[in-house]
Amino acid sequence: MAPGWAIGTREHAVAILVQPGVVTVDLAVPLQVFGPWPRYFTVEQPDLVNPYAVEMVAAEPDPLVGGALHVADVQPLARLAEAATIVVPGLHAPLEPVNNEVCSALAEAAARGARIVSICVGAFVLAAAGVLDGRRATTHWHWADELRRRYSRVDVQEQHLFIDDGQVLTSAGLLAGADLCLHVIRNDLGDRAANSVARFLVSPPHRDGGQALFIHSPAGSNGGFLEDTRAWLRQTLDEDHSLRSIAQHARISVRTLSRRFQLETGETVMGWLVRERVLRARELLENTDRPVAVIAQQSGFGSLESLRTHFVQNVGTSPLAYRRTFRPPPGSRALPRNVRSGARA
DNA sequence: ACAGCCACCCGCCATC
DNA sequence: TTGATGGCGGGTGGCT
Repeated sequence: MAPGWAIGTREHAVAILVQPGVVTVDLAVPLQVFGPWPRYFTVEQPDLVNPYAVEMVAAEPDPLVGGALHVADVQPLARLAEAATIVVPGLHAPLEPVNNEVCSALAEAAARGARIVSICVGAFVLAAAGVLDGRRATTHWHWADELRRRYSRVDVQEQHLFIDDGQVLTSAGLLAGADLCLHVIRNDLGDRAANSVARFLVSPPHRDGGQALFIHSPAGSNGGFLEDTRAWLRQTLDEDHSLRSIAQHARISVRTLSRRFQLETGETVMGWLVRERVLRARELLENTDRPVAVIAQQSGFGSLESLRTHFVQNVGTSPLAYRRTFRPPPGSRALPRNVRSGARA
């Protein structure tokens, strides 16, 4: 069965939860990304219709955002029950007790299968509602230890920019929320749509390295000691790579490679490589008509089976199903088929 | 679907 | 003394 948040209808209801003391950028980012798209937003796919219908939802009628902003036109909390996706921005005082009504509404939404997305310290709200119990989650690095201390049932992994745990997605500090929102669009609407939106946000479609970069590196540092090695790997994704050959390229031992790679990216070497290969396969599936077997080879997977396995793990669907969704036949409009027809993905 | 093999990951420890 | 490096080996998971 398709998950409850699958893009299945023209209108995919997104509710953004506004609470007193909400962090303005955490609120602004999802409003900009999911809200009405200016015509130039999707210049590469002019026929792509924004399937998201966004509204702000609050427990209080007129929640104050901060000293300078005041949010109007908010809907009552009960609207969360209608939302396919709920976005929870962070609050300036994340350790304050969370409104009980908000907790109950979020718990109910999670139970009925709504997709729930938190930005920055919005993870504290999800944790208070029990939504993160038994799940992997991230939050702003400054608050990660506190989240871990308060909610022992949450597997806090602050080295990541965002974590997609299926139904529940969490992002690291502030602007990492943009990375997560773009990731959601990529999953819902495909690579081209996400890249198109990213280009007009003047944001990289995919930032390399996790929050680890910002925790461990001094401000202004580059992408790390192994940046050249990662660039080389990206250029040679279709070739065979082993830890030994990569370590030789970086002129360090295998052990040091593993350690430094983890430190710089928050990922294991081969985990990173597989993710990059899946990204390449997605691009090729969307933008070419090459057979999947050829794409498997060109993205560096040893076999069709290997591509399939990793593709399903990373994207949640098979390569062929992905192509059917995001590469409509020539002559048809560029809107993903499942969005047009109302069929569940 | 299953089994054997092997590469990878990571904790531990010695060395520089 | 501290931090970075690299070797070793057990456990695990992916590939064939």
